[in-house]
Amino acid sequence: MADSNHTRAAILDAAYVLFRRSGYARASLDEIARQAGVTKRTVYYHFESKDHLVGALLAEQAARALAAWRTYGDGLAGSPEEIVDRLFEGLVEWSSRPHWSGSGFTRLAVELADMPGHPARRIASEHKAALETMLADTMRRAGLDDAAARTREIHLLVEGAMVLTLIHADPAYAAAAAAAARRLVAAPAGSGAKA
Amino acid sequence: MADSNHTRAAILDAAYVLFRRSGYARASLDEIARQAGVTKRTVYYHFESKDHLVGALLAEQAARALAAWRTYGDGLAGSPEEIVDRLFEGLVEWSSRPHWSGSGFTRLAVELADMPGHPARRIASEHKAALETMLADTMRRAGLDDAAARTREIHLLVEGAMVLTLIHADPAYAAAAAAAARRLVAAPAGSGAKA
DNA sequence: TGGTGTAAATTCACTACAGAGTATACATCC
DNA sequence: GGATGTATACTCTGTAGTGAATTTACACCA
Repeated sequence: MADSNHTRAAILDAAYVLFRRSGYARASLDEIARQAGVTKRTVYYHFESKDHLVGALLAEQAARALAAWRTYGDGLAGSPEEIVDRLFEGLVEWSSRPHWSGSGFTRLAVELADMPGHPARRIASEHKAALETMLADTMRRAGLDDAAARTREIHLLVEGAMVLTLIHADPAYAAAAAAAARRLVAAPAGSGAKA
Repeated sequence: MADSNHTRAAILDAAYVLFRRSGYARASLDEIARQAGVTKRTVYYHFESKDHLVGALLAEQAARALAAWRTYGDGLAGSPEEIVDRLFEGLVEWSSRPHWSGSGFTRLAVELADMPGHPARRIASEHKAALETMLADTMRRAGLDDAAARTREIHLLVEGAMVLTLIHADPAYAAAAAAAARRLVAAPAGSGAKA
C-alpha cells in the first residue's frame, strides 16, 4: 500500500505550497501532483475533488494553527498592552517575510467571495472565530476588562493591517494598527461612546 | 465605425459585473464578450489582453470612486465623531447588500497576492492611498487633531471590517469597528502610548 | 449631391493548450 | 485472493489569444 498516510500528507504539503502561492483557481492539480511526486490519479484517490482537497487542507491548517496559537498564547504573559505589543511585533515580522501573502484563510475566503456555501468558506469562518475566542481568553486572563469586545477590535485591526500591508507592501500599516490597538486596550472603554 | 466609445464602455461594464462576481481568474473573456453583446475578437481590438482589460477597468473605477467620494466627502459635516459614525453607517448599509463581496480593489489585490508587479495591484494601491488622503483632509477640516494618523486607524478598521464581514457575513464586525473608530478619534491620542 | 477610397471597427472561425476529472490496468500487502 | 494504493493514458471542456475576411463610418472629390 505504499504508506497511504505518507502519500496523503505529501499531497497536502504540496497543495499547501501551491494554493498559498497561486490561490485556489490558479493552482492546478497537475502541478500539485507533480510537486507531491505522485500522479494526479492518486490525488483523486485520496481526495474526491479539488474542492474537497482545499477543504481538507484548510481543516488541517486550522487545527495546526489553533494548536500553535494555544502554546503561543500560553506564553503570552504581562499586561494587556504588552500582549498587544507582542502580537503586532509578531505580525510585522511575519508580514515582512519574502513572499508573504496574508492569511491563507482570508485569502481563500476573499477569492471565493461569490461562493458563500463553499466548504473552505465555512472552515475559514469557524477558524477566525475560534482564534478570536482564544485570544479573548488570553486577554481576559491578563486582566483586560470587556475582553471580548476589546479583542474583536484588535482582530479588526489585525485583519485590516494584513490587507493593507498586502496592498501597499508597507509595514507602516501594521505599526499604525499596533498603536491603535494599544490605545484601545489602555483607554477606559466608556470614553467616546455615542451620546 | 459603429461607435467605438460605446462598445468600449459596454465591454468595461460587462467586465465590471463579471470580475466583481467571479474574481479575476474565474471571469472569462468569452463570458464578458457575450455579456457586452460583442465578439471576443472585438474585446481584443479594444484591449490588448485580459490583464490590460482589468487594468483599464480598475483605473476607470478608481477615478469614478474618487469622484464619488469627493462629492460625498464634501457633504460630510459635523464633528469627527459624527463623520466616523456616518462613515460606518454607510459601510454597514453597503455590506448588507445581497451579493456584496467587499471592495473590488481589495479583492483583486488579494487574488493577485503573488503578482506584486501586476498593473491592477499598482492601481489598487494608489487608489487606497488616495482615498485615505481624501478622508484625512475631510477629518482635518472637521477639526480632528493628527488627522493623518487617526484616519489611517479608521482605514485599518474599515478594511478589517470589510474582510471580517465577508468572512462571517455578520454586521457585528462593522459595528464593533465603528465603536472602536469612535473611541480612537475621541480619546486624546497620547493615552496608552508605549512607555 | 452622390459615389468612392480608406481606415477604423467588428465578426467568423479558428488554434493551442491547460485543467478537472476518469477508465482501466498494474502492484503491493494482509 | 481480495482490498488498498498507485500509475498510464486518456477524455472533455473551457479559455486566452489570433488570422483573415467583412462591414461601417466618413472624408474627399467630381
